[in-house]
Amino acid sequence: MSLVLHNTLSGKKERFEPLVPDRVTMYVCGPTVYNLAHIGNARPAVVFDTLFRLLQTHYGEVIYARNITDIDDKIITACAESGRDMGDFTEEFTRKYREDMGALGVLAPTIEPQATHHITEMISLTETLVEKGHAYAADGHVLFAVQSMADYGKLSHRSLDDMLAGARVEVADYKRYPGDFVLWKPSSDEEPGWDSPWGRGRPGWHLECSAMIHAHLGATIDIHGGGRDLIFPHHENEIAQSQCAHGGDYVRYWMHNAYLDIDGEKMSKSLGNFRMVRELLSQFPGEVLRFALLSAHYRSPLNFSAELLGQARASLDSLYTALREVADVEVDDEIQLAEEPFYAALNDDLNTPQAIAELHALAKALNKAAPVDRPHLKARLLAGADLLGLLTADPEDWFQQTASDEAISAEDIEVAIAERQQAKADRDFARADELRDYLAEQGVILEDSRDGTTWRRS
RNA sequence: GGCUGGAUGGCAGAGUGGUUAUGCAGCGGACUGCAACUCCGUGUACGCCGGUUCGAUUCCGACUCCAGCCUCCA
Repeated sequence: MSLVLHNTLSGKKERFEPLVPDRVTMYVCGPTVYNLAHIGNARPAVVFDTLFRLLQTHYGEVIYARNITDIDDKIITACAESGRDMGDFTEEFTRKYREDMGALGVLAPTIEPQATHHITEMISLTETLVEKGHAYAADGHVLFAVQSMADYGKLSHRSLDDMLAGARVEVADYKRYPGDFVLWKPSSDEEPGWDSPWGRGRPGWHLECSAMIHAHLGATIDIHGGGRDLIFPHHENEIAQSQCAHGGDYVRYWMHNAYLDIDGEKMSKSLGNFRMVRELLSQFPGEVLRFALLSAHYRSPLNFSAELLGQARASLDSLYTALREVADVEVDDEIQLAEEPFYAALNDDLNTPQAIAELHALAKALNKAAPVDRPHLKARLLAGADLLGLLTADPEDWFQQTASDEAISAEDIEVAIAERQQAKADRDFARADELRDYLAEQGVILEDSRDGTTWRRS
């Protein structure tokens, strides 16, 4: 089955073919480590993690790089406010980012290059651009001359004239042309910096990704992903740097995820509605957050709300219920991915909502299945869920987990259930109902079956 | 102003030139000591106005509204 991906460059879905057979290179813009990750940061991580999983079913070798930007003016500012050592500061947020993404079921990328480990490559890339006449030094800065590149703007589908028409920022006087952007900038004595041919300074943001991609993945990579907002200027400028320095195509497929809103509004500082992953994880299992993020197509805006999370949890509950009923069934591993509807959905530009719908169809089939059909249906459901990074928990654990410290303990629940069993045996249904109601108040739902009573937290 | 992309049932959210998306919520029923789970049934949604067509939510055009980007924000 062939994979189709939407390419921002053409604005269309295209059949994906890697440059080198059976080997894929993918790079996604990772975090700038000056703060905790918010749920918007998590969207590209989860989306491209899902793509990573899908690519691995197609190709023998998938090299996925996601960078850590650990030198940046936002970091310098935030770190100065905290009065901490910058290395400690960025290391802490790097670690927390990895923890948070891990809780969302995001696999570790193949490579996680850090910007500060690639300063040498950034300087040499800048030198190459100066030598080739695409960049110039001015006033301690080195700037990329966008007019030196014929097709600058091809990713964002803009001409230089279009960009200048809307310019609303004052142009620094060291720029030859208003659209030129910084490759290297000077650092004051208090600011972190590295020695370079243009004096002590630090890299511009766009330069980092170009240099790290070239260092780890080569001059041309297959897929480059990130949020929509990065199309311009970040990715446009990466193209300019890399293409002018190394020639050829920089990236063959550009992919961009849409933003998410919070309760129908843009997530912004002024509204104070930033939702941190870490805070959400204290209230919801990571899988619920992941499910919510995948419940919309990655190129569509997603409205993130309490209601969405409630629906995500309820949907996951229904899938886990189906699995719990077949907990003892051995899976039959003979899966033909190519024939699976969920696989077709994912191969169509990562249509995760459709894939989730197919999971529900499998769960329903499993609920109704004759015993002889269960091993295969269970295997199919798990295979689909695995591609989405879902249904990773033991079903029984899933229903018994709780994030709250005050919640009734599993031991106490078992005691109450045992007492209720006795009451039922004595046909004292009033007492049995009393115990059911008591547990319900504690957020525990009982489910009687032939094999006894199971429970779950609501 | 320029460039993108959107507008689908109570909510979330796929998709399609004429047949059920799916999930959550709701309603009716079966099952159950009562429940829960599950199963069965149930909702004539596709922004507005034109056009093409035997037929458009689905193609074309205008309009209205919304979002993102326009120099470092996922």
